[in-house]
Amino acid sequence: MENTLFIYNSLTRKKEKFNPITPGHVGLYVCGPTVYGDAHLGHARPAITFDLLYRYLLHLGFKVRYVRNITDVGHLENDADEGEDKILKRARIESLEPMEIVQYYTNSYHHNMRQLNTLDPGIEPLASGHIIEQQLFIDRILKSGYAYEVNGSVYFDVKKYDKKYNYGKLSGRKLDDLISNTRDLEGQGEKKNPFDFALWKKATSGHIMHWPSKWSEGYPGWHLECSTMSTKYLGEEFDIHGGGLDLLFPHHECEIAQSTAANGKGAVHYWMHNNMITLNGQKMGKSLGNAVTLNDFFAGTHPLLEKAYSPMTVRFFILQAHYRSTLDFSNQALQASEKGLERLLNGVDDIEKIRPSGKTSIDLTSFEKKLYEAMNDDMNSPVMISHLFEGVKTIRQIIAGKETINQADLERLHGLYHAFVFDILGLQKIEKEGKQKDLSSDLIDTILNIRLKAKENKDFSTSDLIRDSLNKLGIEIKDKKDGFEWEVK
RNA sequence: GGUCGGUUGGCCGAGUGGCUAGGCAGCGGUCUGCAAAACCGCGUACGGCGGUUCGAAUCCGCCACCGACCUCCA
Repeated sequence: MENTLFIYNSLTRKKEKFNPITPGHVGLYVCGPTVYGDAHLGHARPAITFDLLYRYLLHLGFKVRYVRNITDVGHLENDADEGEDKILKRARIESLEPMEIVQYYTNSYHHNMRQLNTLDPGIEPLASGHIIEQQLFIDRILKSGYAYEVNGSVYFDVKKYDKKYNYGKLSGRKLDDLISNTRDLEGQGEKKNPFDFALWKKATSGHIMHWPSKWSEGYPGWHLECSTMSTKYLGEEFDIHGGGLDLLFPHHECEIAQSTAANGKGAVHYWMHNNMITLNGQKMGKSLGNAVTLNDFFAGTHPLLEKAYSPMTVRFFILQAHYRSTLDFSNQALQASEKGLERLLNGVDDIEKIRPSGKTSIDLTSFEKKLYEAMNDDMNSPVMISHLFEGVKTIRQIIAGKETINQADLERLHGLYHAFVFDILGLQKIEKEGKQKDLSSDLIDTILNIRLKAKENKDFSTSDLIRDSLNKLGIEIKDKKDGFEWEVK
């Protein structure tokens, strides 16, 4: 199939036809989590959004190098020279080594992401594992003249950069506006300008996570790891960079500035940003204190949750909205997704029930075209899903004999559903393992309750039949005064 | 305050100058011993006020409200 994938590029604010730098190959970089707490619903959104992209690119036949970082260097809680870093703070609260915190929450993140059936990135680099590369990157920026050293720290000279390049081209900001709007923050003394950002920061005495450098014992700046690691693994120019919309400014703006200062050009061809999950119309965020963790969702252990929601329900819920729209969380919406998902998956199962006939009365070519058109239009998963639902209706009509399909087309239909539902949307059949475990014992209880009823009615032939039948299956029944007990021998 | 975005039926959520998005819930019917499932049918929604147009929810203007970013955040 001809590739006509269009992607909305945050940089140009337009949908653009996707043309990779190297035909057939895609370099994809996505901003991963800072591992200082359990992943919440907000983390699931970019993970699933870019998993969908990854899966779709693979489906289209691209060879994709997918890189997603883990931020394990603690960054300060605010843009002041003072302040504690998040990982350090967490380590202090839990009385653990910073690296124990990092390891614990990295494992937890991986576990949650696998529950959501996201494919693992090909490379998952750690910021702490690329300190030398980050220092070399700073050297290049210093050499080009867009950074300056003060007291062992190195800062990016935004004003100087803006004179030659345009600082703010991604976020649509103008430096003049930034100057007048920058808040007064403590400890900005070292910087030439308040909007300058750190490339290397000298560690204060209480700061445990630090590394030697020619400037000072310190640690890399907040935005540097992504520029450095994307360059290392994907090159000075690569195709797609993704992340949450909240990272657009300043994080991604600074990445562009760093790359441009170091290499004379912005590294990224297509910037993609997923929108936020909202709760009662407000962004769900760790710092806002309204984030519901994924573990809470899967276990149903949060006051806001009426029940537990399976990872697939959460995944489907997210895929039913377009990634650039905000998505409002509510129990009602989750439950609608849960039922919708069941309906869709039942529909896929029902394909097996179809008996082919000699002729095909439905338009499979048009169906297939609609699916690809929706995905090619900036990954419009909700529209694609709506077509799949329409298709389920058609499947039922074939089973009911109102439409017909021949053997070859049945295989095609089967193939389309498997490709789009399982390979591209990444949905899985709902695991009923937990239910099944309890099912057999519940079944025996049910049968024995029927036997009790029969005994009450003095229908002893039925009650004996039940007892003898169960005995044959190795189940011993012990009648009690007020009921029964049973045991598997 | 600056920049950007949004406001769609009971809920969620697409879309877009004229042609049924879809899901969930609801209502009526078929089926059924009852129920469930399945199937058929139903709602005529696009924040307000103007304007452009043969025709606007869709384009333009104004207003209202909500949100995001401007500080770490997915």
